[in-house]
Amino acid sequence: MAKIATTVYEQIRTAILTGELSNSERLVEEDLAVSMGISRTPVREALRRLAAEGLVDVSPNRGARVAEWDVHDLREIFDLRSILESHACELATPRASAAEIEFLENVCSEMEELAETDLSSETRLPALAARNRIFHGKIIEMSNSTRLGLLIETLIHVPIVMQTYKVYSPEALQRSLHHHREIVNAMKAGDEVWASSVMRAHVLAAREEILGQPDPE
Amino acid sequence: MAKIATTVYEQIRTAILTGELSNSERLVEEDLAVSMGISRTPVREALRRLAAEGLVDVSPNRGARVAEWDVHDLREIFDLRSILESHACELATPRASAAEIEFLENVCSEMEELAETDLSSETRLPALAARNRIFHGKIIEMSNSTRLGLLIETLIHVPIVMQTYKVYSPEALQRSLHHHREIVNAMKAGDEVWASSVMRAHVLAAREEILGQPDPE
DNA sequence: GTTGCTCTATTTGTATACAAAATTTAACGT
DNA sequence: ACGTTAAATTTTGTATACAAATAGAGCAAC
Repeated sequence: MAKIATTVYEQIRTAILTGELSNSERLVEEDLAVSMGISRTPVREALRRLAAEGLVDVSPNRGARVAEWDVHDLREIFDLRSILESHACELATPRASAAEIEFLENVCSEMEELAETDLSSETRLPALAARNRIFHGKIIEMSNSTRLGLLIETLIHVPIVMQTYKVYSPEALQRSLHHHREIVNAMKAGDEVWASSVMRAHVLAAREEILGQPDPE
Repeated sequence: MAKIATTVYEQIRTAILTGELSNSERLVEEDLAVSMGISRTPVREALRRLAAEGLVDVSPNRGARVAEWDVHDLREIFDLRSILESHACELATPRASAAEIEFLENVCSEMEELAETDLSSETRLPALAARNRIFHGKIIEMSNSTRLGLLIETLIHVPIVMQTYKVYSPEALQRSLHHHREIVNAMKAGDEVWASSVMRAHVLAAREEILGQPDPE
């Protein structure tokens, strides 16, 4: 229970990511403070941190609102993720140890088992999403680039919001799992071009699954 | 003169970037506050903002220090910049208007003129650096991707520190200017692959010029 | 000389108080 | 009824006060 500011930050953050706080809703510092039984000071700090991550917008003297994203924003985010996560694959491949490969293979197996069972269950989807985050996070960690990890982390918040609402079609889920397997195979083969290409395709496929066809503009 | 926190933020930021605050120097909130004749509150906000941008490190209950970067960090940063700025080129090329192309060509011309004159002059180098930032910033703006711009912005801080110390060799400067011209030509030809490739080479060349040969690790 | 401990002084984290700005509400005139 | 202006309320920004945590000095033991 060390830092209140961090607790508040996490609370507001999950409230935004779960949709508990609706889009462009105003975040009044004192309201949040009294509802949590604390003072405005840590609330302010939490809001500034969330602003730095792009989850809230703050205007001078006008306070903070929950940030809102349109389809264009989400396209941008998936575009950048496809590039950065693909780069992470490229960096990770020549550094991958046997143990790390095995770890990734285990995650793949777990996800495949989960997919085989009843998908409509309420517990399966979060379990899959969690494994998915572990898989991607592990590769980013293996890339050994602190800043790359930080950049991706800031980008990843928003799609998580969607993850709650959008349910993958069975075909898309199968394709996604095959991608994971293929990525690990490519890394095992030491082929960073292959690995990074599959990762790029993997993220772009997810984009189309979630956002639909590209707008012609 | 509205927000003190913003003023403080900019002051500390430039103090770090100009090397006025040496590496890993401790930043005591009250010391900064009294030296600027204000209270700790806006100083705290400024430090947190700088922490979010990676210019200072903060530990819980232990305060903030100026962040320090080693060669490995700088390699990471140039790597990521090469990828992201190259992507900016790719996005910008099909959107480029005739007026924007002309603007970039003018910046090229100005830089070429500056390079022809006496380089040892104290005023030439900052003028070149400023034009360089305008050139790169314009392309990022033309990419029309808000988040891409934000990501690059956070990455760009640290190399600016180096820019002050490291002087380009005449050959490297010439190569850099040729790259700029080639990028504009590629964009004018509507060839985004060409444009993005040159940009990638451009940033990687700058990395080698500043950091020297890659460490074999 | 070095290591470990205790106590003090410094420094951060949070709460509260007040001033400046913005938003809302009310009043007024047309 | 409508729009404009002015007061009242709310809300943010900054300053100050106090509690909790850390760092450092001094001293003891080896």
